[in-house]
Amino acid sequence: MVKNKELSTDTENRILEAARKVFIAKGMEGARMQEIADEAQINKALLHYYFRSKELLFEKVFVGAVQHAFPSIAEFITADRPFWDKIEFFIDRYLSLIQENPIIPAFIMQEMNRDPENLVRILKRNSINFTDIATVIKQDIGKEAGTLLPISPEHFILNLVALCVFPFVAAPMIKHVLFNGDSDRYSQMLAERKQVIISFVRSAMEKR
Amino acid sequence: MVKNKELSTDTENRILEAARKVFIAKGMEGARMQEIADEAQINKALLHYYFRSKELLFEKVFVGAVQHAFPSIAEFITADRPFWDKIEFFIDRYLSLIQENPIIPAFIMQEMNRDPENLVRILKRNSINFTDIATVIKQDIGKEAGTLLPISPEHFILNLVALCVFPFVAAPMIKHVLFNGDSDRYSQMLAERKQVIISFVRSAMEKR
DNA sequence: GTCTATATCATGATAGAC
DNA sequence: GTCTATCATGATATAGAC
Repeated sequence: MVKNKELSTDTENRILEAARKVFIAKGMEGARMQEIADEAQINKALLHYYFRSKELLFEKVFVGAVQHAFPSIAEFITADRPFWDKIEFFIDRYLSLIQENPIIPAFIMQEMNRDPENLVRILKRNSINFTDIATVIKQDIGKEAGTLLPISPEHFILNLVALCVFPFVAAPMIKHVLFNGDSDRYSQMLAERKQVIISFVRSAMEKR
Repeated sequence: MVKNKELSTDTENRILEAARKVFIAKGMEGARMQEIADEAQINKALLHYYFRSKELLFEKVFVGAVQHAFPSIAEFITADRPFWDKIEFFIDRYLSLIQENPIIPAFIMQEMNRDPENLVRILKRNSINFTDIATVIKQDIGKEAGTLLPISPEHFILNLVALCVFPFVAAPMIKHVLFNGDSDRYSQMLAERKQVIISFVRSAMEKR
């Protein structure tokens, strides 16, 4: 029997928030259970009481991050609008989304490369699948073939996502190489990014 | 006095090669000194004899990886050729380079995000600086302003590198999402990538 | 230079009292 | 449910013989 349900779910949430914070900042290997416990203001042992192991706790956080990174995609594919409207909508929503949590892409990328099999396992176990999305975009591109320069749907999707995501996952290098460590100029660049990508992609794809 | 110089430099190189292999595969935190020693077919203690600590050994490997990731850039900027020749040359050389060591970008990205201050420290300590390159490209773009659509040099460089690098750093996700785990189709996509990027960027930038 | 053996420390995890 | 105390393990690093 649960003694104090309200308090315990509260504790559970505090742990999850703390874990999210620490895991996203330091990754699975870098994160310490002690630090998560401190952040949640509880004892280390409680972590194992609520979540059996570090790995299980991590999975909860990781799945949350992945799901958070792709919520607007559903809207995107189901929308019944002209092709370019959908693309611009995607770029707009997707960049806004990343900007709210700029380190999540790097987090996902880090863990994805650290243990690729585990990534696939987690995605499957949690029914996270984007193949449908790719298929829909493929169909859309097929329909628009007359007005677009020839490009395979896979390359198109790749280009789109690369242009959106890369400035965030490579942030430290970009700041140093391109802006000589000036964070303000980096931020300004990010602010311009939305319009730049839209113009760039449209121009790249339009038949002349 | 060194007893056997030839043998010891040989050992040193074996260690470096082994460390490179393990560090790049598992990252700084995931790598184990034991595994590096095994891979080099020597004892753990010898690692500390040649390189004082794990951190110093890692730095050697990391700097090597960064330098390896940007060798053709010098040729690129000093080349005295038409703008588009240089761009195409860059894309061609850069993609070939990555393809020879496909996991290096992910490695650099992982460590860059794990410890950004350390990245900057290492880059500075080893005089790795690309600001000049950015400057040269900026000048080039400025000269060609008449024939190109307006875009800031920073965004242009970012787009170029993003399109080249992203398919490699996000490889596991791409394989799963876009190709449903089919490695052959992923490889085929990479093979087409060079031409796709060249066409895409040219089309995006050309004034009509 | 290279090895074996060991020190030292930090971590994830558990036992058991309350 | 929550805590303190402790275990078990595995890691980096060092001492010291050869």
